[in-house]
Amino acid sequence: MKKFYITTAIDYVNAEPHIGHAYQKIVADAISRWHSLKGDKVWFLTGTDEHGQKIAKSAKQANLSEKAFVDKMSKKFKQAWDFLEIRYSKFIRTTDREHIRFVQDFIKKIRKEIYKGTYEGLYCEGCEAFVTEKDLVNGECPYHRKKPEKIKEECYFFKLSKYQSQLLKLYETDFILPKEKRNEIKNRVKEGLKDLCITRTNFSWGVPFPGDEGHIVYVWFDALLNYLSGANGNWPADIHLLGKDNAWFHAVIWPAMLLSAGYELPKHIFIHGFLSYQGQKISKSLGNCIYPLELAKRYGVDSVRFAILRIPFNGDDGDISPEVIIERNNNELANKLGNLISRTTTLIEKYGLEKTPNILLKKLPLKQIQSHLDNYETDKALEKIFIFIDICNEFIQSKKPWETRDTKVLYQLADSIKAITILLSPFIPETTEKIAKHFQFPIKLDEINKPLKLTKLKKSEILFKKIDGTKA
RNA sequence: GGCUUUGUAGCUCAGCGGUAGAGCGCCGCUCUCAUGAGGCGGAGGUCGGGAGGUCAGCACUCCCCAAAGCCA
Repeated sequence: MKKFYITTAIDYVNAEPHIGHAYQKIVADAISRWHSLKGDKVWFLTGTDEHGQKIAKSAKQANLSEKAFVDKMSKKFKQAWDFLEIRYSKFIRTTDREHIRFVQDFIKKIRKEIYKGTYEGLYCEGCEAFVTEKDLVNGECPYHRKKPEKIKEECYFFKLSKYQSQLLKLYETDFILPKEKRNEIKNRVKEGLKDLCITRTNFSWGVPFPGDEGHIVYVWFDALLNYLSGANGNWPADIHLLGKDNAWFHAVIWPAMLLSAGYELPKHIFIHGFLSYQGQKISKSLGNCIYPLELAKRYGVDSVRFAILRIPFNGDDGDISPEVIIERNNNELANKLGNLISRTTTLIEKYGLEKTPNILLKKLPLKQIQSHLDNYETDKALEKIFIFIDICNEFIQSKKPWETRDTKVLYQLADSIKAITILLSPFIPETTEKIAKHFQFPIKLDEINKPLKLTKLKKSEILFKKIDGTKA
């Protein structure tokens, strides 16, 4: 059995989960479900990143202890993902005891490549990262509209610089996806790498540095290790999904850490764009967050998932809006798929069905769809599936089974609906489960090639309600 | 200033050497098994601009313009 280990970014819990967080989780979930469908042994890791100065401050503002604050926030993320049917294998928290111990053990392991020094520079709390003068606009961090702090302190450095040539070699492979992103990283690494300061001393909410407990491990160093500490024996990861703001940490620092400790490298990292909402950037600091729970409650989990998975998943930014969700829901889920099932089941209830070779199914480009899914192209896979749904609607239209009462035609439609349902199950798990139950087939990939065993069928309930866009 | 990416129908995007494609929207026709769904047909683009090589370019080369990102 092939294994497939996929991770998402773990989200920083100093604000509520917004639709941008959900974007990546939904894609990860669909990919993960696809691999399960294929029969792979899947390990899907997601979770929350809970240490650092910013969290400590947010906790203080909320008048809570750090622990109480992160417990509360982490729960919100978990609940949101549960509601969205994100079927993760493990939800990791960087405050988990096992994770903390892992981080400390990891540091001990690479201790020979860590040395004590002095750091002098600017630190942006918003980024939880050191910045240079050149990053600033009017003396402020352009992302957080804040003046970075001047810092001069003793800290521990990781010998990142040592890994330059190994990293450059790595970038010649398809480690970084999509490939358009490779040059950016490559050029930056070519310019030289500085050793990385991996501890801080001006706050205490984090993992104590083993052997010098006054130092706290840098949040990023801590957070990246979740992929290992939560791997449950599945390392190396097949794919890390991450937003473009995290590219540097995953493309440079993370593999260097792994090389240092002698671990295998992940097979790929996939850098995706941001999801905007109605053309507007979503940002905690701009206060225009769209909460996935609200969207899903309003429009339905499957409809939201579907609309998001219809967005091209590549390095570019995507956009979502109620209009897009409604359009996709009404046009594709309700009018095309829902209606096809509705008209087919009604006819079968009336006239029955008779087993026959499914010629219609030959028009389903299964190989192409599989290859799209293997390459994280959820949008293209969906497009191909929906072209086939159109073909089914054309088929029923031209064969006119309501006149001919041709039960073989009806069988082919039912059997094709089985294939469609199985292929759509990673995308819209809730509804496909209902369909499978109604038609009585198991959701497994190889069922596509097994003829549907069914002799009678009742009219199906309405699977996708239309959403009135004028009220949205 | 350097590097990368993007610019194709109203919108979202596909095509990437042989004289423009899809979905949605819009207009018309049609059916009734079906969620006023479906089916058929139509209007709509000098493929950001210019130049160059090619028998032939939206696709290749160069320059310019615009947008996004990375770096200095």
